[in-house]
Amino acid sequence: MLSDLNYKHLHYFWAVARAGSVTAAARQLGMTAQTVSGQISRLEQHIGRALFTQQGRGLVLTEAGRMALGYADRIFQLGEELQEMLADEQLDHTLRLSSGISDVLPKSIAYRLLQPALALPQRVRLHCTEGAFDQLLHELSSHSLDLVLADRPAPAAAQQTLQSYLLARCPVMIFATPALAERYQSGFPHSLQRAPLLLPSRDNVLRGQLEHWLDERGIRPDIVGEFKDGALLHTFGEQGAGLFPAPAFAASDITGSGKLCLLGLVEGVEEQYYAIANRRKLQHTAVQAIIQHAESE
Amino acid sequence: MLSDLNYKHLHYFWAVARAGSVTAAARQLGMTAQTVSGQISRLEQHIGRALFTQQGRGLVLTEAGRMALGYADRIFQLGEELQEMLADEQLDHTLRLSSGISDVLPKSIAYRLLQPALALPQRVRLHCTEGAFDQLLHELSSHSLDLVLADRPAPAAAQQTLQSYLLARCPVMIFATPALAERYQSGFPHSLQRAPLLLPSRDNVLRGQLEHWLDERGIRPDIVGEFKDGALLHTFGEQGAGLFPAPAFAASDITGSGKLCLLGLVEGVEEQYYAIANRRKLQHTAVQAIIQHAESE
DNA sequence: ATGATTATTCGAAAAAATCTGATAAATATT
DNA sequence: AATATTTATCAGATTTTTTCGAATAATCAT
Repeated sequence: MLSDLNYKHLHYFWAVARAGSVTAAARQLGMTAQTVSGQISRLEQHIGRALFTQQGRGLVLTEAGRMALGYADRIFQLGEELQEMLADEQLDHTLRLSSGISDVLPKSIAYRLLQPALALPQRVRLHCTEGAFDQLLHELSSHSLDLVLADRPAPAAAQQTLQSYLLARCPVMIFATPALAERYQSGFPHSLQRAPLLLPSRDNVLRGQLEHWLDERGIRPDIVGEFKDGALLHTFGEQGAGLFPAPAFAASDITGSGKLCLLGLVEGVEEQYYAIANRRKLQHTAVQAIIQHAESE
Repeated sequence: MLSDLNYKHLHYFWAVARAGSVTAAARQLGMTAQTVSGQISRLEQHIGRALFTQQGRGLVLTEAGRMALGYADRIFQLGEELQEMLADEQLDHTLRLSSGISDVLPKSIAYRLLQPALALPQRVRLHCTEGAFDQLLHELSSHSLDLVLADRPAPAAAQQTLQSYLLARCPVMIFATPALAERYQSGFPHSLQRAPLLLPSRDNVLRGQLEHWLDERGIRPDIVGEFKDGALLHTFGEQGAGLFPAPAFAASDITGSGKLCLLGLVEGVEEQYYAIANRRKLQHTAVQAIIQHAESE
């Protein structure tokens, strides 16, 4: 890494660029012009290029200075926001956890996975966003999210900054209404030949695994629907549109009402649930709780 | 404004939060743990709230600390980008001007307005983006643009940070193909009653002015087309789709080829061209040139 | 219990920032 | 044209901040 930038110097540079002159900036800062001028010289010396050039008895930004000004603007705007945020009372009372939930994730699972955070002794306020995997990862990187729940780990390219934790894995089973179940029950899984089947959409990792499982056994079902949203898939299944896969977790919920029956296990296929967070040593307390709870199981 | 944040302290805080402990951070920074610990205490004292709490023999972030960490991440990431940018050779050679051009602005006018920047003694590299007015203003605020050209000034709400300069004003005239001109020439402007007319779309300020001009005179033309893009409007006009308004600037270009004739002046209506930039004393050299050139006319 | 690890406190030393006084260049004023 | 004012900068003394060394208290592993 480069030797560190002196933000105090940068702040003076910023003030001068905004005020239009060393004198004016010094007046605003409550300092002498000599000091400000000197400190900026130090900055220029440190970075090895001029930020201002003298023109007449005033200063003009160099190209480097102009670019630097853009960065300085953003940096000190963030600094001011930070101070405002810190000045806000009623901050330390509740712990905030901003989590993003991948839209391919079953909602009931999301609740289970987040549960350990809510069980903490402190008051926790949960902020949930739903969205596409890539978009959520982006928000994670820009630090507007603390945690992302998804059905896959972060891509290898992001391993430098993001860390993925396998929270849970769950066998997958096929369910159906009693009418359909009766017809396709015997001889499972080969009975699925030409059976009406509902599948998750292609951006769901489970989709690939299921197709592979079917291929391996030479089963060619009649795919009557693809669903991005697991809840929607479930609803269609409940109406008898077709057989459908669901994580074993949900088995009791699904068969409990009596409207749906279990056909069988999709052997060798399991759904996986990951938590993805920024890679750092000191994790968010709530994130820690979620990961540790998963490890202990 | 609040008393200033010490970015050196914040940097230590950031290092500790990332490294996971004072000791580890100190080692990475090449300093003693005492120093780092002490400087962070100063920061906490300054902002008046704890960022870490001791847990066991380690540290845990408080809620305030967690929020601060998010800001620190962004701040120091920008700082590193700034340093990388400054380390880049071949920077001072050419002056970059990133300008956004509102999509309702005639392209030929945009060139005229930017011309003074290209006439500078320095080498200038122009980066042009086209887009909706609001979007461009947003990019201006986030400092990814130096300048926006539009047909209106920045809204009053943004007057604090943005400054608008009237670059030019230009009377508006009505043009048409010879065939149409012959028919609607005499008795202008009242001859426009039920005449086929091409107009700019509603997000163009000129549109409102033209309608007002027509209303005032009780003229109800037959509006055969609305165009967001001025060039497209011009092309349709050239093909004889209808009479069309254009800035007087372009009069000689338009009538020069002989394919189009001037019908008359739209009295009291003029198109205005504004440059909008971030409000600061030390402007971009190229922006200065553009504004000064306009003032001198 | 003992030894190792971690954060913190205190005072001295080192480094950095700031001020006072003075100089040079450019512009404005007379 | 001569003079005064404004602007940036230089040099040295002074103040403030940062840093380190030594010592202490708390926690964890063995």
